[in-house]
Amino acid sequence: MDLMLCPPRFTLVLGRDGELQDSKKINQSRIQRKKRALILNAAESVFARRGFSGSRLKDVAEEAGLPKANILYYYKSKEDLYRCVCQDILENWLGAIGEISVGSEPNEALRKYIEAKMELSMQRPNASRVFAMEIISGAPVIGDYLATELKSWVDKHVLIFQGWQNRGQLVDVSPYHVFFVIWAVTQTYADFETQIKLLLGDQHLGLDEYKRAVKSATQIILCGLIPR
Amino acid sequence: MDLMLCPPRFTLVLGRDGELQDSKKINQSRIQRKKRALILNAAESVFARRGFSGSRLKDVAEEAGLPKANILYYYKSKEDLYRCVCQDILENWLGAIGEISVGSEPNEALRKYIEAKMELSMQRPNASRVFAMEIISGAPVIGDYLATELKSWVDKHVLIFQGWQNRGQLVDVSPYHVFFVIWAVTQTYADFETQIKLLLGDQHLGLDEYKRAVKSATQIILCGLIPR
DNA sequence: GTCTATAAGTTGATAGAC
DNA sequence: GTCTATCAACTTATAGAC
Repeated sequence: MDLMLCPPRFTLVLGRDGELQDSKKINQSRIQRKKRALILNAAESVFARRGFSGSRLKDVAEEAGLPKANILYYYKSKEDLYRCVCQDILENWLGAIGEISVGSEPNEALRKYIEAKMELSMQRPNASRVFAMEIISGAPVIGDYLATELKSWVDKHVLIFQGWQNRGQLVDVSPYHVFFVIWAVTQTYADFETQIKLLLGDQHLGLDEYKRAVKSATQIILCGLIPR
Repeated sequence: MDLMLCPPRFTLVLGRDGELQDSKKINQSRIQRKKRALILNAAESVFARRGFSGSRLKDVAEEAGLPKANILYYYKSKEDLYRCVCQDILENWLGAIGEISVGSEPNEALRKYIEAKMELSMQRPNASRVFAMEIISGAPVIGDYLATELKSWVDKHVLIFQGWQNRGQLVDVSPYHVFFVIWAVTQTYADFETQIKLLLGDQHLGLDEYKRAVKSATQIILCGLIPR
C-alpha cells in the first residue's frame, strides 16, 4: 500500500526471527535459492487471493508444484513464509522507484512518481494485493514499518510539498492526502483488476487499456494538483 | 467496490438459495430479525478483517455474544452468512446514494456523488472492506452482480459523461476511468484507514480530519475533471 | 429457541524412511 | 534434500437434551 521511493539503504527485516532468516539467506546454494524463490512466488499469488489467515500451505504447495512438507522445509512456518513475502515485496518496491528531490519541478516529479507506481501495479499486481489485504486486516505484520520508515519518508516529502505550495507550484490541499489519492488510484488497477476487467468487458487488461489507464489517472490527478 | 446510485428497484438476491433466504426473511418474528441483524453486523466486522476463507464462525459468535451453534441456527452455513452480508451491504449502498441525472451540471453532480461515497466510507467502513476483500479475491460471490447490474449502471452513466464531454463540461478522459478514480479515492479512506491513521499519527480519524479528507479528495478529483 | 456434545473433515507442523 | 505418514489442534456442521 505504498512505497518507499528511495533506494534501499539497508536490508529490511520484518518480524521476530530476522537473524535466522538472514543466516538462512546467506548460506544458500543456488538450488536452495531457486526453490525458495519458487515458493515465495507461489505464496505471493495465494496470499494475494486469500490473505494470511485464509491461505493454506496446501495451496501454496500445489501452486509451486511441490509436496506440502517441502514448503515447511524451506520456511519454518506459515508466518515465516508470509513475513518473507512481505519483506520481498517491500525490498522490490524500495528499489523500483526513485527519489522525489527537493529541487525538482512538481509537475514532472509527480508525473514520474505516478507512472512508476502504475508500472509496479501492472507488473506485479499480486504484490499490491498482498499489501492491500495486510492493511485491511489491520497491518499486523507491516504496521511497524508503516509507523516508522514509511512515516518518516512521507513526513519528509510533505515538507517538499509544502515548499511547492508556498511557491504556488502546487494547489493548496493537505499534502498527506495527496499521497493517499495517488496511492489509491495507482493501486486500484492492481487490487480491483477483477472489477475493472468485468466493467470494461475485457478478459485481459491489454497494453492499450493499460496506457489509457496511465493517461487517465495521470491527467486527472495532475490537473487536480498543478495550478494553472 | 462501487455502488448503484439509484434507489433499489427490487430485492437483490445473491447466490444459490435465494428462495430459502427470502422465506426466512419474510416469516420472521421481531426477535429473530433482531438476532439475525446482530449476527449480520458481527459477521461484517469479522469478514472485513479476514475475508471469507480467513474468518471463523467462532469469532463471529464471540463478536455477537452468542454461542457458536446459534450462528448456524440463524444462517444455514458460513457461505450463506457471507452471501447475506454481501447482499445487505449492496442493498444499503443501493439506497444510500441518489441518481446522477442526465440534465444535471457535472460539477455539482460529481461533487454530490463523491461526498456521498465518502460519507458511506466513513459511516460503515467494514462494508467497504468486505467488498474490497471480495474483489481482491476474484469476486467469487458478487462477480455476477458486477458483470450485470453494476455494468449496465456504469455503461448508462458513461453515456452521460460523454454527453458532458461533447459539450465541453468534462475533460476528455476515458469515462470508465473517471469511475475507477472516484471509487479508488473514496474507498481508500475506509479500506486503508489503518495506514492513514498511522501516517497521520492519529489514533482516531476525527471529524476534522474527515472534513479535510472530503475537501482534499473532492478538490483534487473535481479540478482534474472540470475544465476551466 | 438455546446450548452442549460431538461427528467429519482440514489444518499447520513433525518424524523418519529413503 | 525429498517425500510419505501421521499427529494434535482446529474447523464447519449436526444431533439431541433441555
